[in-house]
Amino acid sequence: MEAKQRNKARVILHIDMNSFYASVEVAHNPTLKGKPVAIAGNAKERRGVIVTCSYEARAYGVHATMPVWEALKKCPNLILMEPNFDLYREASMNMFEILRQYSDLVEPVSIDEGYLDITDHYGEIGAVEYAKSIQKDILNRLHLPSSIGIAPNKFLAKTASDMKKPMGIFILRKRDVPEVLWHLPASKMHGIGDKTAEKLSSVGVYTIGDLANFDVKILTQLLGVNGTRLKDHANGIDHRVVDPESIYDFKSIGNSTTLPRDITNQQELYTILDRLSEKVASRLEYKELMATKLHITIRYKDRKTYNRGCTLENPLDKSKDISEVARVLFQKNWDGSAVRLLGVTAGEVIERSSASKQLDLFTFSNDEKTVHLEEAISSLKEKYGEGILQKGIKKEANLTENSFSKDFLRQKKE
DNA sequence: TCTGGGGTCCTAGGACCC
DNA sequence: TCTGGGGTCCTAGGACCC
Repeated sequence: MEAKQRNKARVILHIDMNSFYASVEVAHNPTLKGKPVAIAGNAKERRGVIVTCSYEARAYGVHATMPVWEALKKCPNLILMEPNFDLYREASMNMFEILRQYSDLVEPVSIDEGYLDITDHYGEIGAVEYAKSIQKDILNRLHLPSSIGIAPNKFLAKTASDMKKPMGIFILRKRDVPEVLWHLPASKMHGIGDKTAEKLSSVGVYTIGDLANFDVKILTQLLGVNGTRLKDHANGIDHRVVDPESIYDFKSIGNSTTLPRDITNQQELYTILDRLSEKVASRLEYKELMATKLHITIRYKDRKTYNRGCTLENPLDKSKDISEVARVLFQKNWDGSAVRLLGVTAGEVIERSSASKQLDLFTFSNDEKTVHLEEAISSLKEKYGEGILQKGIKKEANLTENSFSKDFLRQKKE
């Protein structure tokens, strides 16, 4: 272990696209270049907020999450655009395609940022030159600016990419952490939001340096497992690997919308739930997934927000089925007052191929079920071995709810 | 003018089983 | 006899990020 670490320290890059949506719009329409551009959801409606904006707009004091009316007050000649996600997704795919030419270990984090492990790739020219050529390549081929952080781990790389924007490259070594990070307020650290910063200041931790040197027991009492993690990060320690597969494990798919006005009419609300369910269903369909849980979100006029959900008997992906469950959940939980936002989320999604296996088991008669179960079980045994059978079954065919299958398994075990 | 929409991870408490 | 402890699943909700 020790020898291995001495051999070669990891070199991780974090690539962060600068004001991505706005930059893509400018790349797509060069006449926008040099102008204050902002992307706003519901740009024309009363609750529109700025999603992102160009650096020219930022110069006027416009920033993300600012209400549109306020942005227009600060910058009357602001060019407002509705988001064009198809365009952004395409640019994102092209960007990650370029990254993959520089390393096979690419982990997309969101539409506009990702990690690269270049340990085995930068070779003779060195990590910095390697990063520079990536940055140039993206700019030349896609006309999109980016910032890159270079570090021995993900946390430091992410922190570094934030240090120089736009078109920056910043190296953050572990040994630089005390000098570069420790004087900063703890709230500047990735992973520390308002609530955590408040908790930390209640025990006298104000800077990243305070955190780095604070008693880990007290931190754990205060923040749970996150306490150790944050303290490690403050000391420049982070062992997470760059995982190219992580984008494939989807956990949930949801759709929500703030209503153009507060609505109390049940029929209208149902119509909106149906529309949201349709969108969720079509995204499930596209990704060949099915939901095993369903949640709805209700936000009232006073902004109080409730999530209510249930575990589904059988996985669902059809719009009609989803909206049926959504309506039931809504009816069970709505207090009858004016609603500001509605959401529908498919949770614990599984691949359709494994879901159909499961459905098959339940649609046959009992005799046939036995045969199918036996088939399923023998293939699972092959895959997982005898000892892990029960777990394997759960994971693969999700049979836990069915007492018949439990009894069956018990018999099988004897 | 009043504050979007898409996610992930963690925790806590109750139900249930052995 | 009058009460333990461990484990898992489920739901709700908080915190955080982009």
